[in-house]
Amino acid sequence: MLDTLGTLKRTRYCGELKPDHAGEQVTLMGWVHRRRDFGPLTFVDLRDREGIVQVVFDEDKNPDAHRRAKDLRGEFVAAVVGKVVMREKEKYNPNLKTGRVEVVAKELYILNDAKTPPFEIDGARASEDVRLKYRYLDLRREKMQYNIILRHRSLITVRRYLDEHSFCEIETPQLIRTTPEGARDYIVPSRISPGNFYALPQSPQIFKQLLMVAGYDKYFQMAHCFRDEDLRADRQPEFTQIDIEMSFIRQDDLFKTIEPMMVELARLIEVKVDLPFPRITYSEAMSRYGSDKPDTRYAMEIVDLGAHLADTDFALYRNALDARGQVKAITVKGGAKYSRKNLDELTEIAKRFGAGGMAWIKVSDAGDVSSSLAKALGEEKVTQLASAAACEAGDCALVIAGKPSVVAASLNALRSEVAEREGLIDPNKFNFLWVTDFPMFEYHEEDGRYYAMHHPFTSPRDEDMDKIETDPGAVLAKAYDLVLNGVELGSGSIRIHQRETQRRIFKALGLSDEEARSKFGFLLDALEYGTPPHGGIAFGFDRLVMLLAREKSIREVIAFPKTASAADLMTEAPGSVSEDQLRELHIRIVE
RNA sequence: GGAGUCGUAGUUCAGCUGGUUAGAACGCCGGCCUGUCACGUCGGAGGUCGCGGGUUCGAAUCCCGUCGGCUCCGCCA
Repeated sequence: MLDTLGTLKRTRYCGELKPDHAGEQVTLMGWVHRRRDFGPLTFVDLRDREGIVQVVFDEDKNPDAHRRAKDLRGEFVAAVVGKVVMREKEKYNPNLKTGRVEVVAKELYILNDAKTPPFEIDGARASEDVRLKYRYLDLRREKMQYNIILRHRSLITVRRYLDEHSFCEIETPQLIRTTPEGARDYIVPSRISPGNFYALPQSPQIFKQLLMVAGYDKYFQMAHCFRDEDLRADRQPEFTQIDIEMSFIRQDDLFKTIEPMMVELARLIEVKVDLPFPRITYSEAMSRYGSDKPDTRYAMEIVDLGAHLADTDFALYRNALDARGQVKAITVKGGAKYSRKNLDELTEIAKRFGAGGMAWIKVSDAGDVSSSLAKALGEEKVTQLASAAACEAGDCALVIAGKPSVVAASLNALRSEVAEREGLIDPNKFNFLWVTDFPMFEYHEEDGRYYAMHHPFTSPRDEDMDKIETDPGAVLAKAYDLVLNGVELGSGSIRIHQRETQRRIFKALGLSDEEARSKFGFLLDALEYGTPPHGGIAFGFDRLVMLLAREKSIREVIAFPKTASAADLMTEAPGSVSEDQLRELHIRIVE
């Protein structure tokens, strides 16, 4: 028989009880975490959002409650009325936040029973598909409760900070017009307008710019965004951005506004961050780290060996260099210990990023140089390269040759792999880094045209304006990313606010005036009605919380995430719809 | 779209180059136990070896296909 809530009222959370509460009569409500039955004496760990406390049922003191407690099973929902008492010192449980007290039960109400859960809450770890299918049980786990509540605290911190700095949160539509370029849109059929579709926003980009035109000056929004692209550990089809836009500002003003907000967020997990954040240009980041989002918690910077190989006749390197390619290396401190197997594994990683192979140069503790390049280059040259790569006694240099993009990607991958293996990553470091001066355009071989690297509303740098038509590949943009520990946290730019500049950029992207007008007419119109200079940024909120929670996947900080194939294992979305629904929407399924 | 990896009891896993009745731990059910806290102890139940096909006298094991989880490449203005 189950009890009703009746007039019972919770007075405390289980997890908040401590010696201060000794002597207090409390009413607790929660889930049965564990039961330990000693016949006349039964212990029940009762759990709620704040934690666990031990409840004692003693046959001698309260036989009715004790008898009732025999029926309790894991995850039953119970209300306990009882008295908080200090435990004797030798009975403290240091593993429990509430371990110095316990509750002696006077009354027990069983508010609901529960099936045996498919996995133990906070027991041995279940696999992710089981966790996702029973997400409501998974979310009961202490770790998940911490993550979800940390997410809430982060959200509140952002909102409060931005409010205190005169930002105004404004919601923008979720049903919008599809926009060309960028990610694949999720589309929504219109019932009222047969054959037409809305798109879900990839970001509120254009709306926030229009809000600047409208004079709102400092805007933000915790914006839900949708991108129909393949998933990753740090990518979900729907996610949350901290979307920000400001008028009458330069890049510097924006950086100064954002940095203290990040400091406050880091404070949530008691991590100190120094101001101002370091800055690096895109081109420097690419040459020193091979990445536009370098992890600066460890050094292991990339060294260019090209100058030392200028006169080489080793065909592999000769061809690479002649084809405007590169030969570059990183040096692993203490890497001379790497076995053939280790080096093979690293080679596999480099190959995954397009490298043809990987060469190595080892310097033994005694100073002897050995290398996979010894035959091809000769001992003297290899020694010279080792010294160029600062490869000293006990170290190993890893060398990659090829196109710049492949060399960068491979060495970047090797760099993070080695840092992981060698334990070079200090988990308490939170290294923020601004990456600036991104190229304006990216050339796509297959389409034979330029694309905007950031988006087509990004302003070129003033000094590059005259190259838009003559040398688009050399134009740098007022675009910037915020990187944290090798993760791209946010991306933004100063926007174009003059009609003529926007026209030139569209043209450089191969959009005729007519096409531009049909796709972005309202924006072009708006630019003619007094648009202030403005710029902004958007942060991946899920990634931010993931890093604060020290998780490896954003799924761990999203209450109901999707799998790698974009499915929800709990609700079984996506699912089919009825014929009637399809008919109303003027949609027919083919094949 | 591609690559890798995993799929065996409710859960986490073991099960070798094919060979009697597919195991362990935890969980679950029942008994005993007055200070446990991952309680202990005695007993018990529990399996479409993801699914489909093939090879074989014989398949959890080998082969092919397929579905699903995870990771990565492509993709993600």
